[in-house]
Amino acid sequence: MTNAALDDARLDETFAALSNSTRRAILARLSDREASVSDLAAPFDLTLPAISKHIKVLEHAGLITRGRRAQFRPCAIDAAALAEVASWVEQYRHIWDDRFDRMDDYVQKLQNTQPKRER
Amino acid sequence: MTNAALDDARLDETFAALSNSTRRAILARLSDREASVSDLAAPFDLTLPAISKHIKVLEHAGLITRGRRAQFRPCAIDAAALAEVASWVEQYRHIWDDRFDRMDDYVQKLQNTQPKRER
DNA sequence: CTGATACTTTCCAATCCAGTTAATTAACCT
DNA sequence: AGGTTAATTAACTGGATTGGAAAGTATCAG
Repeated sequence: MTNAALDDARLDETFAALSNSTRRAILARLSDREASVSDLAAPFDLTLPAISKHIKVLEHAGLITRGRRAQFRPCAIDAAALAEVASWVEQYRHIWDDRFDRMDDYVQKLQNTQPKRER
Repeated sequence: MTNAALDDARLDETFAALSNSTRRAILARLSDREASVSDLAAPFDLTLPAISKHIKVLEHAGLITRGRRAQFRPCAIDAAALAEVASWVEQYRHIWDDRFDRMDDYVQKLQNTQPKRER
C-alpha cells in the first residue's frame, strides 16, 4: 500500500526539480555517463555554487545519487524517480491515445464514405 | 525543426504546473470528465480565488483548455502537454530498462550455474 | 432592473527560488 | 606544513509563488 500524501510530496519535489532547464540539461548529461560537479558546470554560464545548488535539488528529489572519489563528488543519474514520473504520466496516456483512435476512426469513415478521387 | 529554447521554456512551465499536488489532483479529476471551477474547488480546503489561480496556471501551461457555458467556465484536460512530458521522460526509459535487463541477465546466470534444487 | 450565481482580479503578506560573492571545508600533492 | 583543486556553505538580493480577503465582472432568472 502506498501513502498518497507522501507520494504527493515526492512528486511535488520531483516535478519541481524537473521544472528548470539547467537541471534537465544536467540530467541529460548524466544519462550518458557520470560526471563531477565541475564537469557538469562547464557548459553553463553560471557560477559553481549555483550548479552545486541545482545538483543538491536533483539529489534531494532522488533524481541523482552521489559518490566520493578524492576531492570529486561524482553524480550519477538515478532512474527510480524518473520511472515514477513515467508511471504517473502513463495513467493519462489513454487520453491522447483515445484522441488518436477517434481520429483514426474518423479518417477510416471518410475513406469508406467518400468516393475515391485520384489513383 | 524544433527550437530547443522554446521547448525548454514550455517544459519549464509544464513541469512547474505539475509540481503542485492540488494542480495534479485537479488534472486527475478532469481526466474523468470536464468540470466547472466550483466543482473542481469543492474537494479542497482552499478559497475559490486560490483554485481559480491554480486553474490559470494549468491553462497557461497548456494542460487544460477552457470553455464558456453561461456563467460557467468549464475546464477540460488537454492531452498534448502531457504527451510532451511522456515523450520527454521516455528518452530516459532505457536507463531503468537496462537496469532490469542486467538484473534479468544476472538471475538467468544464477539459474544456469546453480544446481537446481526442488522441482 | 434587481438579485443571485460563478468566477476573476487586485492587493497584500509570507515564503520560496535562482543567482551572486566571499568564506570554508576536504582531499590531494610536494 | 603549505599550496592547489574541488566543492559546499553562508549571507544577501531580486523576483516568482501561494494563499487570503475584498472588490469587480459576467451571465442568468424573475
